[in-house]
Amino acid sequence: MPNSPQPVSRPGGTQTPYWSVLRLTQYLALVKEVRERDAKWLTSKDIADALELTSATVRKDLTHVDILGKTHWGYDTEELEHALTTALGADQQWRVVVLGAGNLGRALTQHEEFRRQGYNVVAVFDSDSGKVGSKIGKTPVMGLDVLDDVIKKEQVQIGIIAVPPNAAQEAADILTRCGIRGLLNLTTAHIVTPPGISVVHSRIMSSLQQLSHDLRLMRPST
Amino acid sequence: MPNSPQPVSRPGGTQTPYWSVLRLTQYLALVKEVRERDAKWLTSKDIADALELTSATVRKDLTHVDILGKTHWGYDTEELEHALTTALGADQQWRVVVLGAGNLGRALTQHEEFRRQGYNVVAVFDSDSGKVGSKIGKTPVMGLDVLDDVIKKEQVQIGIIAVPPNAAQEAADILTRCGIRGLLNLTTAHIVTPPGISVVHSRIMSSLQQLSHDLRLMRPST
DNA sequence: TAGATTGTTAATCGATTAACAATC
DNA sequence: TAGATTGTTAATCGATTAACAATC
Repeated sequence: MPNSPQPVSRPGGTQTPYWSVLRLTQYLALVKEVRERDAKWLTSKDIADALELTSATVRKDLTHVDILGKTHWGYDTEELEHALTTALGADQQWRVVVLGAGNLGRALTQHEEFRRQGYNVVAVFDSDSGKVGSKIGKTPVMGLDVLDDVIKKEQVQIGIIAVPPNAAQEAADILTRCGIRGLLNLTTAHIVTPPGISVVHSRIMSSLQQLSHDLRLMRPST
Repeated sequence: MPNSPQPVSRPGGTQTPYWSVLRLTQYLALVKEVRERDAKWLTSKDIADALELTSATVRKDLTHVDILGKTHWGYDTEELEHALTTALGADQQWRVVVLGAGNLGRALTQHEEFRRQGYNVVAVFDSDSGKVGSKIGKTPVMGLDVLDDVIKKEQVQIGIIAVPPNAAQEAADILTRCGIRGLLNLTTAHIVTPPGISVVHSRIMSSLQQLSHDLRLMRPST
């Protein structure tokens, strides 16, 4: 669910299935949480019960991660957190640009959680010259004319697309031309990219529509 | 993917598979877009090509929707938009509350797209009494003590969870106690609900981690 | 030790896709 | 008409789960 969760185009080499990667992110959130409560061990069944999965699914997913469980004990939570963090690339700092200084773009730019986890928004870009030059928190809003420079100079690896839907494909084109190979699409639009570019879709509007679809099927009062 | 897309617990009666519903939302976004360009017909192949699917998948998905295609022509775009809108419950107004007046909660509350599509945030709730009484745009921030009243009085159907992860489950519990049966979870935490409650997860942090997972696997310069 | 848990194989399940008769 | 496209069935594919030997 991706909202996404969601469908992703991943470059050829990838072994770990899409669903497994999605669940690894949940395992990481869980292990962080239980470690705050000083839990030292976590079995595949513990994880499965917490996330409404089967223990077989958890164990299979963890074969994609550099961790070995211990009979009778399960997984050492410290090791597990480290292994998951590494597998997800969350053990390094990432530099991110946001395209679109609307409400969503501004919110993500200021979202503390991102920075805490190592995803640093270095700049926001907008085509509205009235916004260019201003700041969102400490992050500058810039014009698209300097996008290429900033990406190259700051070695930005990830682009977040938070523009209106009809501008999404163009935003993706610009970013890929600048050498970005990881895109997070927050718009309802589908975007197409050349091979070797990873795109993850996270569409909140789509999620709301999924919800209203489900609600519609429910009996009015049951 | 969804964020993702993502895994959902749906009440028993539902026929349409999760992935199909997710794709229906994409079809709707697409048909709206092409209708702006005055396209009158859309074949399953047109849709498939635009969204990187096969035409068989599209036709099968559309069997869940009240629409009939026409040999040689495909689907009437006006009818298709109407049928998809109805299937997704997007033909009515929905009332929504947001829990958590942080950056994300504030952004969603102001997100014009939501209101345009019929999802109306009637109030934001926060446990921080410093925020209670203020407004986000035109939407009031209220204390959790009046949540139940507001939900009942305004007949709110959907709750958006935008609190810190460690408060997510509690937020879900409160909302379900108030009679809400559709939850959109924006936190990294997993939340568990009783049967008959529909939960959709849209986890942007998770999507970023999926991206960094993929990027990690790429050759540094290829 | 006995019993619990792992890692992995094989079986099951469900979703995607190919194929095609019916249609216009 | 010929050919393109639908709706649907059957085949394929891939992901989940059950089962179990190995382990401690």
